[in-house]
Amino acid sequence: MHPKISGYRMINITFPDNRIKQYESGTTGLEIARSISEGLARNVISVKINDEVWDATRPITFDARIKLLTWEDEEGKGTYWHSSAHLLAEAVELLYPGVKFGIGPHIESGFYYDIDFGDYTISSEDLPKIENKMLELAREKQLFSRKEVTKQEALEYFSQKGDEYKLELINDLADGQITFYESGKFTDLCRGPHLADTSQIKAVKLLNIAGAYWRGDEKRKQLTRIYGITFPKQKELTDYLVLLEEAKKRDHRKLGKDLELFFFSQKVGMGLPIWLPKGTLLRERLEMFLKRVQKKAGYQQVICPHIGNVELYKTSGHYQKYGESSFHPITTPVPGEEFFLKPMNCPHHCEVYKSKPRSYKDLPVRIAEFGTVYRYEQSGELHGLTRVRGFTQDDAHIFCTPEQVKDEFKGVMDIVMLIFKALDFKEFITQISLRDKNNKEKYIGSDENWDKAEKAILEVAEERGLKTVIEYGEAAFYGPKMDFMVKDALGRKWQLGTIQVDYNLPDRFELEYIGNDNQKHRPVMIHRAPFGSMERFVAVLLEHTAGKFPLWLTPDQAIILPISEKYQKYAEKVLSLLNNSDIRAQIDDRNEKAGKKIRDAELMKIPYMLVVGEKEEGEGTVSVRRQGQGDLGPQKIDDFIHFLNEEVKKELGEIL
RNA sequence: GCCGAUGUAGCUCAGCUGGUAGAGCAGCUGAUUUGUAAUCAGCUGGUCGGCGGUUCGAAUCCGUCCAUCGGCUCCA
Repeated sequence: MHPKISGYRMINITFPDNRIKQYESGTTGLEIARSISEGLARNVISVKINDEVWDATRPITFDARIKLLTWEDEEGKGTYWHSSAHLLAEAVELLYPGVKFGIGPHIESGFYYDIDFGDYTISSEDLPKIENKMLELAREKQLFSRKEVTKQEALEYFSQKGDEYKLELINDLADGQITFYESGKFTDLCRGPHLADTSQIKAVKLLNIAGAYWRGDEKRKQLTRIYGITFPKQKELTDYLVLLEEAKKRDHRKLGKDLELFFFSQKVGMGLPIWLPKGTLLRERLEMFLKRVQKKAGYQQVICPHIGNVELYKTSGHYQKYGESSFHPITTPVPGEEFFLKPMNCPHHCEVYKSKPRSYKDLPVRIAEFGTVYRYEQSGELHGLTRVRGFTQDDAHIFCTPEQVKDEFKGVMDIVMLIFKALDFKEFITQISLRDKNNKEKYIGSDENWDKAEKAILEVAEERGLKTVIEYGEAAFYGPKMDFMVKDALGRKWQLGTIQVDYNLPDRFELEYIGNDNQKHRPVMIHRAPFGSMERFVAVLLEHTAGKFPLWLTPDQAIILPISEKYQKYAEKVLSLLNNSDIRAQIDDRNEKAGKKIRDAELMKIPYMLVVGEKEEGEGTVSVRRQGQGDLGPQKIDDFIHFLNEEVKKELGEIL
């Protein structure tokens, strides 16, 4: 630290451990880091001043709390990757003069930049060239320098450059809060912060190239988005790429094929999954599990047809909103008669509710169905089992009094949590989706009802102490909702469970119950699907478990491996004993050596392999091998049955 | 739907700048009767995604359509 010179104002800097140190006004975060240690100064990326992230080189002129951010901090990584996006832009501008730039933010892993390449055509083959340029520029140790500019200056700069995207962004900003960042020959409109210089960027990988609409609006021009990631060490990049490869091995589309769970047929149609025998076994067990839970919770199962008359959807309001962009209606020999493949189960369930008069004493009425629905998703949207055109919702609709809404909502949340626990989903995001308050015409139903519904959800989340993310404008058109999202192997977020409060459909269907005042009242409806859909749930479950399902769920719990044909009879005896005890097993009776059978069973991820040969037949035992763990030694058949049933109980014991 | 890439046997993949298709696994047949992650041999199997075009000649070049993959947009 500089010696104190009279006339310099001192400022108090508070560190995360609440220690306070004095520095001269105008000291930078980097200098503060250096005052602690040279090593820290080398690693500091940016600094958090109070609640704002700053450049490490920006002078601090007031008392503040400080946190020095490094690669270990999420915000530090953010700064690092955002600076990398600038480096990408600079490289691109040098290689392709005259290109125009959209935005270039950091993301969870890495960064991207949206670029209008004009007349250049760019493909993934061009990426290595850009990577090399980036590395070359990084080594030049270019300083990132921050400059405050007036709106006028900003507009002039980008008018001259001819970048209409930046001009549009600047026009949305207020004068007095516009900053430019300059690195090398590249100047960008940017709030910052940035690295001190580019030399900290040591390893660069541009991952892929994609189209992205300017400002996310499909009516506007599509820019070219380049995704990339950078690291301070080459080793970290290598590790990251290995991790990506590993993640791909968990892809549910690959595992679904390998484990013979499901497949798609071009002849049947895109986005229409076909469940194979093993996948069906798995799915049926999931359904049985939820049916048991729901029976306990007072649900009643129903079964409805797969099509519904157009009048049903006119009543529900879905026809007006989705009629055109959906599967087209099914016509009949009767002129004017139209049916729709059902895109959701709620209208049918409203009719179930209406099938007889309801008393307040009957409520809540909980109507459940594993309902298969069909939606015409855009072709580019389809993705394995996670986004399909035909799928089965573990749907239910709860009809209750307004007073019961909160309790019912809580009851549903308990079921979701139970499922997540049974299947070991520890990391999930709970999102509350509310209305976009500035764009209310997107939604149907009264303001008053919306406010009531939104309030109920927020209160329940609060009472349950659930950590939530609130998203405005993400609500369904008929009501607010709470969704549970889980990430797949590659970090993409998928919505699984959903709970939606709906004050609108009961109105449209004129649903009623007789209250204790002998008057007619309108029930409230709660839509809910704890799995979301069987397809998506199984997809995410596959990626979480890498195909090693819990014992209670897995299609085959055991496989019997006779050493040779001589022991076929004995194998069959073992199988029938297992089957009698409700253990799902099969025999590998191929003319193969034991090693081969074991290898194949390991690859099919069957939890228990039971080797039987001369010794086992003589002693009435099986030699047990656990998938992924190896030989556990011989056990009496009855002991193994008992052991396996106990294992299943351990998994489900507390839950059921 | 949009941008970009890909499409060879059931699966995983090879096939240089155009000369008429190949491996491993799987399957079938036979031999072997096997002890904790691949027994050996033989055989079958492909209008090289579909359709057009250029060419003496196309898996290879061009166009178009379809499907898949990575994103964008969308997701009742």
